[in-house]
Parts: sequence; structure tokens; C-alpha cells
Amino acid sequence: MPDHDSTGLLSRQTKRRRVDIGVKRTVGTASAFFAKASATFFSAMNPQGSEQDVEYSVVQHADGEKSNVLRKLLKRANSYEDAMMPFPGATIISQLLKNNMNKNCGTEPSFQASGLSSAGSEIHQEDACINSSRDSPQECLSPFGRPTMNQYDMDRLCDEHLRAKRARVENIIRGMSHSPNVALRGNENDRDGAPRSISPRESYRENRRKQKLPQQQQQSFQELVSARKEQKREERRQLKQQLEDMQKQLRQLQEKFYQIYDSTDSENNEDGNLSEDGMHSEIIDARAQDSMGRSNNEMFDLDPGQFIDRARALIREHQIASDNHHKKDAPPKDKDNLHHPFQPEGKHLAEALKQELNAAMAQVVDTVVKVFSAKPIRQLPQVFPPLQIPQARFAINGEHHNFHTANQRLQCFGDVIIPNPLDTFSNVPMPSSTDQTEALPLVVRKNSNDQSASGPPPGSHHPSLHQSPLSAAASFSSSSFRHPFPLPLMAYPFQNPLGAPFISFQGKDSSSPESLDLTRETTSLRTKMSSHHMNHHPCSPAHPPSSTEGLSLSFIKSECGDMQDMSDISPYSGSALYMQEGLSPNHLKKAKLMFFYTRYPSSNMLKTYFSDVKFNRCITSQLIKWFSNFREFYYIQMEKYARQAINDGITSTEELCITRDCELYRALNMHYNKANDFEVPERFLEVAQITLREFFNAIIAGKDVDPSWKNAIYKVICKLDSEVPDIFRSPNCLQELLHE
DNA sequence: TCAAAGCCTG
DNA sequence: CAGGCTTTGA
Repeated sequence: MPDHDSTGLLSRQTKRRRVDIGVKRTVGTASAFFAKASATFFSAMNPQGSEQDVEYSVVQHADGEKSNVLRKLLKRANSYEDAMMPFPGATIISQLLKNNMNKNCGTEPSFQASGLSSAGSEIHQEDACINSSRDSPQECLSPFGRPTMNQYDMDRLCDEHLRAKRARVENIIRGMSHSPNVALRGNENDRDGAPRSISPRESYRENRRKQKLPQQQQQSFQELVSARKEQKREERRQLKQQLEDMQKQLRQLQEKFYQIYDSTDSENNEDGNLSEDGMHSEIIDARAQDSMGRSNNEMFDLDPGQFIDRARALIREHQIASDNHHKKDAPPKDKDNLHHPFQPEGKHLAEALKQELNAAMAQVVDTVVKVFSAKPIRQLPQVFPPLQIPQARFAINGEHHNFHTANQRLQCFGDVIIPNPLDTFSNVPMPSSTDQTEALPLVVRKNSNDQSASGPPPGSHHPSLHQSPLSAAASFSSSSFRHPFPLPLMAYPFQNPLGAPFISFQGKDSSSPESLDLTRETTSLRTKMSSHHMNHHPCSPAHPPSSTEGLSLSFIKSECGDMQDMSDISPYSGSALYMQEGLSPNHLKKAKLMFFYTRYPSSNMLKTYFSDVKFNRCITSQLIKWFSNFREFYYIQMEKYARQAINDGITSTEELCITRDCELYRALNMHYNKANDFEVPERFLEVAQITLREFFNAIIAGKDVDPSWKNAIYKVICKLDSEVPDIFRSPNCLQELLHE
């Protein structure tokens, strides 16, 4: 939507610019930036650390080590060495470590003696893996026998392992003997498994402390260590459990797979190739186990959609495997199949699988639906004022999936009770083109007409529209919301498929800047959309004009709740046929033109001149506000030019004349009659001249020292309003006016 | 108490 | 242009 004229967009851009100005980009190079970022990061992680710490962390050791594989390890090892070796406390750690290892891994031979490759316990292996494999997985895969390794490398590895352990224990100690944030840091470090360098000074201090550790503390930290081991074991157990679950699921999938395979196979191959299936399943099973083993964790983290995809991929894998198997055993006559692995058989299989998956999905959906609809409706305490919207607004293009995603997103907010989508929709008879039934504080489209053309027949349409607001709210609130955050945020999830949020509640209670920005942005967006709607007349029934904007849940701003009965604003109830629930850009334009006649229109007058607008408090206020803004601009210009005149040495009001080619007039005309397609009445020039002279005199008289000096001028000007021509009473006065 | 005006801010 | 806020007057 490239709309560069949009003031909203412009203001957003300026806002962003301001933000950008705020960020100093003093760092020229990427590396410098990285250093800075790292420094920030580390100082955040390490509040007690000195600048030196940062240096240690950021500056990489560029030793000329031969082994590329080991380089990173060595770097880490070096960091540890640098950090810890100079201090005698390290020996204590080593001692403790030895004790600990002997205690927890009874079978483990002395680590120092046997080196890394000793046939240590599983735990040991895993630890070694964790510590060393992050950057070089092959070390984990083949911990045994490194014929190319020289003694130096071995020592390095040993050191690395030992120091990693040491670091962990260090962290535990720190966690015990320090403030919580330090403990946290230790955990962070531990979880990463990546050693973090410690400033020499700090570690010196800490080592000294450790030397003085009383026996009791040593014991307790040994307990801690063993507790950690316990925890690890527990984690491992859980992981195993997960793996088993996954395997079970896979087996089920496979069963399905073979069922289908058998059926399709028996259809296509009646010559007895089935006998191989036993073997296939063995092999495939093995493969599956393997791939499960590999992908267990990722599978577990996948969300359902991804899971299905992954499952499909797996099945495809199996398919290929079995095809390959066929190829091997297939007699030469099957050459065709050899080159086209997805021949009829495969196609059938794929189709069957797809069907199966779809059926499974459908079943799941059904189940969920059943569960949802079976749930008793809970009436939760209504924290929020009744939401005055017909439920039908929530239908999106006849699909509810957006609402679901909306809920999914909503669930990100911990403290919200998600409305049950099915409850919400259960009473919705059909996707509706219900119009926005509440005042948009800003301009909205003019589509009541379109609606009656594209909407459902009057007889069949939503009873909800004729509900009292309360009942409408009640049916909505059967899935009551509890709003922990400003309402505009609630609107976010209700996006149209293009991702543009259509929001129209503009809570006065929006307190957070984000929500404010959100409203603003969507506000300008809505303005754009509304103008878009103005230009594009009828919409196809498939895309009801309000299907997206109908989502503009402008049910907030309950102070606007003095709307008339909902039935009144039904777009189909004759009298309201041309009523609009919001102000359009054309209304704004009209208001601006009216300003040439009246600076202080009463709300009653506005009602008569904007007869095509369904008035409520919001609309009235908005219109009033418009005129207030117009006046503001007007008076600012007047004051500005009055002062300018004084500065220019003008001494007599007689010299102050407003003509159609003077600067002031052009400014005003530009503001209220931008397109210059309206002939500004002469009277306006007179009034403007009077105003200018009033300002001039007041400033000359030095009245502007009084903070309310303008009030006198306002009093004068408000009496100068003239009658607005009757043509402005017509809803389509703009066409009539501008085509003259 | 409320609507409207005005001011300030973004 | 809109929102927040304060003031003002009925």
C-alpha cells in the first residue's frame, strides 16, 4: 500500500526518524560494533566484572595452533588457563572435581590418567560430548582412538575437559556464596556449556574465598553437584520417555503406512511381491528408528503443522527406501519403475497417505470441536464493560481460521482468558457482511449501500443484530475476556489474511505507548482503507466489503455507548440505509469547507449538516474536535502573520488586508481547500482580516503577556460565523459543490 | 456533572 | 488530525 501522501505514514516516519536520531551510531565498523555489543552483553551478564573481562571475552586468541579442529577448543582452554592458572585456588577445584567424579562415576578411572578416550561412564562421555562437541561434532561422534593426536593435543583436550568441569563447579560455588544474580550468571554459563572467561582479578578474589571455604560448605556444594547429577539423570529419563513416545507414534504411523501400502500393493502387484514386506518393514523400521533417534528432539519441538510435514517427509523417506529395495530385488522387467520411483504405485501410495493424513486431521479437528462444544459455558466475572458488537462481526470471509490464529496469538499473553472460538461462533448463522455498527472515531468507508446489495436477504440475517446490546454482549462474553493489557492489543490478532490489522477501537484507556502506536497506525491504515473503499464501489459477495473491516472491533470506547438501539443501525433497516457510522475523508473535506462559513458550529448544527452520519457521542466529539483543530490552525496562522506584520514594521491595521493572493490566504486555503476546487466565500476573507487585525492590535497593545489574551479574540470571532449554505446539508454536497 | 474549548504533544 | 489534559460555563 504505497501511500506516500498519507500523513499518518509521514508522522510514523518522522517518529521513526526521531527514534533513529536517538540512537547514536558512533561505531563505524562491524567489528567495533560487535565489540561494543559484546561489551554491553558481558557487562550486563557480569555486573561485577571490569572492563578487562570484556577484553578477555572479546579478544580472540590467535595462537598458531596446527589443528583446525581443536582451535576453538584451544581458545577456550587458553581462556581458562589465563583466567585460572595463576591462582592457587584452582588446585582445590581440581581436588574437589576428582572427588566428585570418583564419587558420581564410580567406574570412571582417573580422568587425568586415562585421558579423554578412556572407557568412561555414559555420563562422562556425554559430558565430554557436551563440552567439546559444540563446534566440532566429530569429536563427539568418535571419542575413541585419535591416532593423529599427539600428546600435546591430548593434554589440551584433557585440560579442556577438566577446565570445563572446573568452571562448572566454580559457578556452583559462586552461586552458593554470592548474590542471586551472580548465581544466575553461573547457571547461564553452565547451561551453555560454553566456558566464559573470568577476569583474573575476580577469579583471584574468588579463589581466595574458596580457599577459606569451611568444610560444611564443601559438603553442601558436593551435595549440590550430586543433585545436579540427579537432575541430569531425571532429564535423561524424561528424554527417553519422550523418545519412546515418539517411537510409539512413529510405529503407529508406520502401521498405517503399511496398511495402505499393503492394500495398494496388493491391488497393483498380485504376483506375490508382498512377501518382501516383512523384510521391508525390518529395514524401514530400523531406518525409522535411526531417523527417529536423530530427529527425536526436533520432532518434539515441532508444532503440529510442522510435525505433519516432517511425518510426510519421513514417509517419503520410507517410500524411497522401499522403492530402492524393490529396485534391488526387482526383476529386469520392472525397469520402468526403476527410473520412475513414483509410478502408479507410488502415486497411489501418496494419494492414500494424503487421504489418511487428511482424515486424521479431520478427526482431530472433529474431536477438538466436540470437546470444545461439549464444554459447559463458563460465565466468568465480567471485568470488562459489555462489548457491544454483534457476534457476526467475527466471521471472516466465511472462515474462522483467522480467529483461531488470533486465539493462538492471544495465548501468548499469559493473563488472558481466550474466548472459545466455537462458542463465539456457534451462534453465527453465516459469514456476514455486517457493517461496522459503531462509530469509528476516525473516518470510515461509506458502504451501507453496497451492503444492502451484497448482503444476505433481510429475512435471514442475523438475529444478533437485533439483540439488545446486552444480549449481544452476553453471547460474546460467554467466552468472556479478561483484559490484562490495553484493549488495542486485543485487536491485533484480528487481522485480515493480508496481515493488515483492522482495528477500530481506540480505547481512551490505552495506556501503553505500544497500544497507542498501534491504534494510531491502524487508524491511519483505516483511513487509507476507507478511502480505498470509497473509490471501489461494489464488492463481490464472496468478499463482502466489511468482511475484514467488520472485524474492526470498535466495541470499545464504552463512553460511546450511547448509540441507539442496535436495530437502528442495522444497515437493512430502511431509514438507516444511508446512515454511516463513521466519518469519511469526504466528511472531513466537507467540514473544512464549512469552516469557511462557520468557525464555531454547534453540535446541533453539525448534526443537521452531516445528516448522513449516524451521530453518537464519538462522532459528535470528533466533528467538534475537527473544528477545534481547524480553529487552532487558523488562529496560529493569524498570530503568526500578525507578528510577522509587526516585525515588518506595519503600524496600522489599515495596512493589514487579506486578499486572495496574500500569503496568509494561501496558507489557509491550502489547509482547508487543498485541491483549491472550492471557491472561498468573500466573507471568509473579511473574517480572516478581522481576526488578523484583532491579533495585531492585541499584540501591539502588549496583551499577549496575559496567558488568556486570545480569549477576547475568540469571543469576537465566534460572533462572525455566517450561515452555511444549504447545499452543505446534502450528503453528496461535495460532488454538487465541486462539479459546479 | 458534562460538553465544549483550548492547549500541548506526537 | 487525534489524544490527553485542564479549564470553563451551563
